[in-house]
Amino acid sequence: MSIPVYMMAITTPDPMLPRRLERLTGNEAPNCVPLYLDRAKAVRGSPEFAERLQRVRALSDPNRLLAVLLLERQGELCACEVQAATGLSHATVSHHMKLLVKAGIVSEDRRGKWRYYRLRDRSRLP
Amino acid sequence: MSIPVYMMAITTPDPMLPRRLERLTGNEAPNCVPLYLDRAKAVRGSPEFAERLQRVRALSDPNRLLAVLLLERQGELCACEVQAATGLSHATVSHHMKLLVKAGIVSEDRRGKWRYYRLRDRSRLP
DNA sequence: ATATCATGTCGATTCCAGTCTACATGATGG
DNA sequence: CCATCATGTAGACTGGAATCGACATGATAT
Repeated sequence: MSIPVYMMAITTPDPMLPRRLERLTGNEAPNCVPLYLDRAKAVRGSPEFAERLQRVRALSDPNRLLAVLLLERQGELCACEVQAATGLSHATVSHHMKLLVKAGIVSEDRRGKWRYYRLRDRSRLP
Repeated sequence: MSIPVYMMAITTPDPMLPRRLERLTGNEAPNCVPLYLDRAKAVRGSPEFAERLQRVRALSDPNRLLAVLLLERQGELCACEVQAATGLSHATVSHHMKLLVKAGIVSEDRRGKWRYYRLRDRSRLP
């Protein structure tokens, strides 16, 4: 039940995987794993991947999603209004809004002592 | 610098927030915080909120997003192919695919020993 | 100028999600 | 029916994210 050396050229955490892929696809074991890895690398390395990941990650927190949906309904909110809606501390609200701005989901407008936030593109919300 | 009792009816972590909102909106302090909390509650409590949150959370992991984007390109992948692409253990792949299925992003098809996955609605990807 | 106000930043804490190993399950083939 | 295979499940570990209190910053008004 040992693995032939030629199959171990590409290191994977699961030494049985090349055999499974070989049985599934019919390709020779040493070839199939790199094939999938290369395709994955192309996707992972693309700038769109990083961008999309940053967007969905910014929306993946309940309080940030709430803020975004409220902005969708109300158009504009200042930081303290987001704080009132979420019930969080102002420090945490500041943290969340910074992430949303960085991800390009929300724009920031400083007027006087207040900071107002708006959705950048409400059509792109998932 | 003490807070009037009538302002403390609704508990917020930040005792200064009602005053800030009063100055911002002109409404009386005791009224404005509940206003925002009620709007937030309506959004938070809606079934769409839970659904959207589940979707974005399912997509917010780099390996799951990779799997989804590969499915978008290739149409169909079996579990071990996802494992080859991500470089994860098969246990972790199983965990990720279960989340994607639960969130309604991916469909599962059992054929023989293998489980094949497809995108449910590729137009809804953010 | 100085006090007050709204918000940003830092450090520490807590908690959850991703990950693996080891074992279990369900299907297939001899 | 038993061995093998692909995958699911349980438990433990760990890194990172969310959160808050405390202090810092920039704007406003007195």
